[in-house]
Amino acid sequence: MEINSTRDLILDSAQALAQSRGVNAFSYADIAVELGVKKASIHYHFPSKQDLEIELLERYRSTFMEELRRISSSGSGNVAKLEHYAQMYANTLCNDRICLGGMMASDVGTLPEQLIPSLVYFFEEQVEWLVKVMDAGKKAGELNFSGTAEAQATVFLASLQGGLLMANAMGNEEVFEQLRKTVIADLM
Amino acid sequence: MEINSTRDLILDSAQALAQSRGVNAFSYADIAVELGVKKASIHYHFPSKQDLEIELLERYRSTFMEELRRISSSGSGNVAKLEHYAQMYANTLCNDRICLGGMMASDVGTLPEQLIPSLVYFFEEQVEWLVKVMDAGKKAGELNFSGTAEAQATVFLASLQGGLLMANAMGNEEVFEQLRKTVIADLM
DNA sequence: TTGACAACCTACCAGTAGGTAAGTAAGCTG
DNA sequence: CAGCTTACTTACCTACTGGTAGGTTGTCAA
Repeated sequence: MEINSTRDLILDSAQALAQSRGVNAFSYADIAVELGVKKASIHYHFPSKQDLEIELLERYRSTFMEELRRISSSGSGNVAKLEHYAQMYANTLCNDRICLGGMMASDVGTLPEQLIPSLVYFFEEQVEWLVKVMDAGKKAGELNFSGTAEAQATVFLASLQGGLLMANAMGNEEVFEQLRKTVIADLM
Repeated sequence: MEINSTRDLILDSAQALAQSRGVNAFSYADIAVELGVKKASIHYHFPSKQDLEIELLERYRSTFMEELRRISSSGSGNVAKLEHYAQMYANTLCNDRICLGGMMASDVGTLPEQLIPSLVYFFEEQVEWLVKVMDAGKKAGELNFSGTAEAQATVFLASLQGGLLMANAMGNEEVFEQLRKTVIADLM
């Protein structure tokens, strides 16, 4: 189990393609060319594209949650935690990528059924994490918002997802930077 | 030039497919089967798929703006205008569709270059319209927000786009309903 | 040393993608 | 009614899709 096993390299390549072009706009051949292996090798690791898609999301989801746990236990303030969270989204933009969750959400009509619960869970986990931070922030007097934390968390997440989409389409990262600042300022 | 010309029917069918499955997940064959014509007939009206995609967005954009002008001249209050605007997005959900602009934004990496200016313009027009309503609403004392109207308009639009994506993926329209209420309440 | 297995490969397959060439039937126009 | 145009058809093409069968190579434990 080397650190850069072909299996992981396939997932890395597929993820980059999925985040930049979309799940239905890359093929096994694309990955094969990029890694310098044959298509059949990819089928060896991931018999069907559905298998690849499912594992892609699972890995993304667990990596993402790992990072969120790291933020949670960082000891920084709740505003800083939200800023860190938003920064994670911003980081995808410089590679002309958007969030894999958001991309899969847009392609949901063509994805394998077994994948959908994972996708729903992905968004639920995000909201859940944001709710905790927002509730804590409000209690600590760092944040100030009306309505429930869940409603605000959903809006916060949707803003970032939509903001990524728009900024990427417009080829203008500044759009996302402005949105990022606004959406956090609005919670204070 | 009949009202239901084949040309328009092709655009209708393509739009439905593009909004529900994505631009890269439908083919000329899909449209041909749905309309009961042959693939070559579609190539007659739209020689290449790029032609179809470009016209699809242009039609969507102009239809959308027409509706916005109707809202503008409706004489209703600025809060009601925002509610009407958000309702337009909600309406797509019951057909398992999302905004064509949002869908194309997610597929931007695979779209013809000539289409991208139109897509950028689509978002700019939306923001521009929202800015007008928000500025007017603030002046009239109906709305209350900090920061510039442009920043708030961008967040508003991004929220709706991201909200559509999430609600559609989660198969839960209630997610969007909640978001819709929250995002407007936050502006008051 | 041998057998088993992992990780690749070559060589293929059927189906579908977007696209084209050439033909036809109907309607308009001079 | 001849000639042109519009809207469609049949029949085809090449490239590529995801996927499979079976062979080769290297490693490693018994």
